[in-house]
Amino acid sequence: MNSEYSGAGDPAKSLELLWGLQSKPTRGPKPGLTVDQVVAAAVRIADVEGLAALSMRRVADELGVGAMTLYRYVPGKAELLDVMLDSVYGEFARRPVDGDWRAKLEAVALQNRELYLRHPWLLYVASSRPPLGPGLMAKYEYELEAVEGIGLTDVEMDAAVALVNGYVHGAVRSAVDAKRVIQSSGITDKDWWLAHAPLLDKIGDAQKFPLASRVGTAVGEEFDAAYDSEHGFAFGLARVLDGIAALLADR
Amino acid sequence: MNSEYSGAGDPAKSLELLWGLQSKPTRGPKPGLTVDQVVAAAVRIADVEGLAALSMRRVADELGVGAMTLYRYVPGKAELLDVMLDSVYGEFARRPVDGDWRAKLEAVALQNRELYLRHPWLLYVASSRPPLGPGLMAKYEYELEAVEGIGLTDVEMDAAVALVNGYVHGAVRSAVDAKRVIQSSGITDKDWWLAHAPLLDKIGDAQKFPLASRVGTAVGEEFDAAYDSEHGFAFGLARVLDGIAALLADR
DNA sequence: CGACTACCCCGTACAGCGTACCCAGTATGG
DNA sequence: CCATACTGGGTACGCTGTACGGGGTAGTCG
Repeated sequence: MNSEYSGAGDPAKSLELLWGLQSKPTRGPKPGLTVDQVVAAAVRIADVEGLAALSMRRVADELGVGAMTLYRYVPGKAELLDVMLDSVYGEFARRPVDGDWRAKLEAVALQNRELYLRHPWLLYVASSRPPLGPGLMAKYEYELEAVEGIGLTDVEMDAAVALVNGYVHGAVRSAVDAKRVIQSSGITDKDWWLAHAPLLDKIGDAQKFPLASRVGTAVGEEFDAAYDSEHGFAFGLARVLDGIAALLADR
Repeated sequence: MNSEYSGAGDPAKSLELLWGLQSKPTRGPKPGLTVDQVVAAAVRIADVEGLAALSMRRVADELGVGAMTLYRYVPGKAELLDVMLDSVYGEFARRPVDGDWRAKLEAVALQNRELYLRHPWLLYVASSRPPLGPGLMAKYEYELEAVEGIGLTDVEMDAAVALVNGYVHGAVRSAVDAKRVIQSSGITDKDWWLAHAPLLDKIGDAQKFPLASRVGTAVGEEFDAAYDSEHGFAFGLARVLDGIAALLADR
């Protein structure tokens, strides 16, 4: 339930790691590990046990080495996170899409969603000025292709992609958070709402906040039904894409 | 640069705190503090020194008491965060707006932005299933008023408000992160880009990722210019509102 | 009025974190 | 052959949230 920084490390060091620019040593014992092994172990832990469980000691245990050994491969935890980020960005599908910009942006959104669902910890790390590694660059390139040549300026292209990505981030995060709270507490949204309804009633909730009560109840019931969250996701995405379409129509 | 959980505490205890339902003791010495004082001190620290500096010991120091004393007023840090959240939600302006739904939603967006800028740590705490305190309820009620009676279902009303709030959250977070990175590192976006350009060139960046290079450069230059970020914020918000307008036009 | 007891404050302690520092062991270049 | 550059990792420091328990205080009851 915790979150972390990114870009907190020394960016130059992160870049060196990302592009594999470490000068290879010739003297001394051969390293028993590689940066990739360290990053892969860290990603595995974050995937399975969550960001909160990701500690240097935990990663070291996973690899069967002492905690301090990791610092031979990575300058610190911040840089490790940077490299983890770029590593999973590299998994981004980049499926080719036949169709107009809208179909392509939809594909971008869905593939971002897949990525977040496969690595939920990404939701709690993403930050501005991310590490410009090969994974992120390839992803960004693919995303920009969706809106290239449709009449947007360069800055607008970036803004459009950021808008879609921002929406996906927020939507998936809400969904993942909700599921996580249910799993960790064993209390569904409906139970939770029902449990606190009397308390909120006593306070005079429905009188003071009629809209909030009405809409809140409706949303609670909807979500608790066998309603697939696919629908809610698509609704928001359609609004975002409609907004971009409106901009294009004005030109 | 760090982030935290919310809703991690016992929700029932948080609710009691939020609505001031603690049974008042009659016996024993009078408490030297109040929950409000504790929360206010915590908010002050988070505002000035950031979330990372917010520790129980730090709050206790601020109030001139021992660290464990806080646990007389608040069950733990998680619940303290819940109450801090609701406390600042209570500051939400709720300015009355004459005009259509669009003007009202714009006001919602701007006031949310103000709130985030006044309490940037909010950006790193917000989560699903937030504490249903008086502050949040009033804010939610105000936000829903913007889209009441314009032909949306209850669930769509919630989705529309969430869409706008999600956009603001993402946009402000990006801006705040960017500013923070510049302040903490003393490196502007342009400097950073320029410093790494040779490295990226050497890798064959521009050849492999032509769009990313072109657009990235354009965005970097734009942001570094005396370009006010107001413009970028308004652009994205306009797209979101256009998206909602398109939905209404279909009805 | 004394005794009881609920309540306040908080010192100590523990497990966990990131990581600075340092030393032992090893393989290679000169 | 040996100086040197490197790897592995033990120990330790300062930080975190908070469980536990003890000492002092004030209101209530026999």
